[in-house]
Amino acid sequence: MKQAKKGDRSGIEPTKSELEILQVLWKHGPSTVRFVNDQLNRQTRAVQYTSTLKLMQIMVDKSILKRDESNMKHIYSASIEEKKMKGFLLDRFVDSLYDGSASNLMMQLLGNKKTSKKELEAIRGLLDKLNKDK
Amino acid sequence: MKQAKKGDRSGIEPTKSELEILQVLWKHGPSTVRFVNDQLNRQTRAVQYTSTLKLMQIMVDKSILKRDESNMKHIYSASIEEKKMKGFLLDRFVDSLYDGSASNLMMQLLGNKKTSKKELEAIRGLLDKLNKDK
DNA sequence: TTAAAGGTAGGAAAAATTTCGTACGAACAA
DNA sequence: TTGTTCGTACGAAATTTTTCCTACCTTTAA
Repeated sequence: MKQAKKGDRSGIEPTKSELEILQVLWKHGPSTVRFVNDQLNRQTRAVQYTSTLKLMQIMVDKSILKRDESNMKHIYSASIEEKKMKGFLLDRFVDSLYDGSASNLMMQLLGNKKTSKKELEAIRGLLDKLNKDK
Repeated sequence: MKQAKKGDRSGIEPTKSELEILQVLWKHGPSTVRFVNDQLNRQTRAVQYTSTLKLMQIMVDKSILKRDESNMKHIYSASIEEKKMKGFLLDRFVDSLYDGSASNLMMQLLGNKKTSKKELEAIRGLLDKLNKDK
């Protein structure tokens, strides 16, 4: 079992597929299954409507999503704030891969082809701004 | 199926449990199953010896690990460099969660309780050093 | 009014991951 | 020698995650 107790539905971390669905909802706001499924097929991968439906129903069950059933077309929305969830995932990522050290992660990031000069400038800007505040 | 072709064992990304094993091997170098299992039980979670064995055998099969069978006690080692693998995982993490933008990730990191002032100084130092080089 | 289109519910199967029991061989101490 | 300890191999079960089939309801166009 993954969670502490059978009934404990809190602190659930999304699976990879669940995260894909969350991304759509975070980006576009409350949506129907049809819309989410279209986005997934467009942006990510081929997937059947009922597969997406089922997954989203499961996510409601796990309290990862909320559902407005007042209309026939149910409207789903993320029940967890984007920032909060991503922060949590980032924490775990840093903890597990970089020994909890953000600067370790940075070093990896800086030695990364994908991190452009422009990105580095932006990061420097962030640090400057932060320094003024503190 | 996750990979492109049946026989394609390259570009495999480790599962969560597999990553735990990799961490031990990266940290301590080539090791026996016994040693890895002990580390996992000490540092991570309770797990049976044969479970760890099985997992590591599977990982050899997937070419994630290499195995020296010249002695009775097989010696396992990571077949992928720590930096390379972590860089890959970081890329995917940034791509999927932060739209590929390292500075987006930084913003999250900076607004994070866990990122201490000391960490921030270290990061600034890294940036300074990098600026001089370029 | 009827057929077609589009919606939900739910079960079950498929796939992927993780765990462990059992068998059996080698090393070693008594 | 003999039994205990420690190793690998292998199959299979348990769990988790993902996918899809079928049933059935509602809406809408003909």
